[in-house]
Amino acid sequence: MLLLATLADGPAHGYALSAELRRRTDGRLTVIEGSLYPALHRLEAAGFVASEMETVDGRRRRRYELTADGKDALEDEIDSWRDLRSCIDDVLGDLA
Amino acid sequence: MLLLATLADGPAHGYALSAELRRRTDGRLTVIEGSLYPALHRLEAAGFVASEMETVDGRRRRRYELTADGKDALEDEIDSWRDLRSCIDDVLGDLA
DNA sequence: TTCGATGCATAAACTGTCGATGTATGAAGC
DNA sequence: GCTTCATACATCGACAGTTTATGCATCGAA
Repeated sequence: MLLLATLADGPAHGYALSAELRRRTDGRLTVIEGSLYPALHRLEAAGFVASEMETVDGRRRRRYELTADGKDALEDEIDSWRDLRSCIDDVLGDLA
Repeated sequence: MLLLATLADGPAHGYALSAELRRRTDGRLTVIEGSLYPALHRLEAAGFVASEMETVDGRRRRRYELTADGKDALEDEIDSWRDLRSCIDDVLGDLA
């Protein structure tokens, strides 16, 4: 969901997504490569993102773009997140 | 965290914890036995809960109680939850 | 007496993260 | 020229945790 949400602002490549996630969370959240790339591959296999290789300044990188299915999936995942968040806060009750 | 939080309201046994979690979330969250009992065992191994067997109406059940360490762990976990929740909401931004 | 609810437990399969490692390029500094 | 750091992708083994399924046992109700 976090990757899809970040891609919702426009296409990006893996390393940039990682940096953007770290930026948006003030460094509190880091998605390391061992999680990042497998996750992107899963998203692509599911048809939620599309990618193509490009070369910029001699460096090869894979540019990912959100698909229409990906937008739908993102909305579903955000709904799920809201539900989970409220479930957990409900359980915590006063403690929250 | 959810188990510890539920136990914060007083001792309970596994099945009752499961029912209480379902109740507090209006049935939106169900912790099935295959997750519940291993989790309780992990909490006990960590010293966050203490248990003893008891027999009520001929049925044996294991009564769990939050320990002092468990209370501390719960506070830590709630802090972590708040941080994670805000991280995710920060990433979602307008989408949230 | 059969069925559903209560109650605990564990094993196998599956999923996903983390840590480590490998490859390769460009830029900056010495 | 050489080293070092940042960029950039990729994959593997180890590890942790959930799910699915199963087993056992008791009680109350139909």
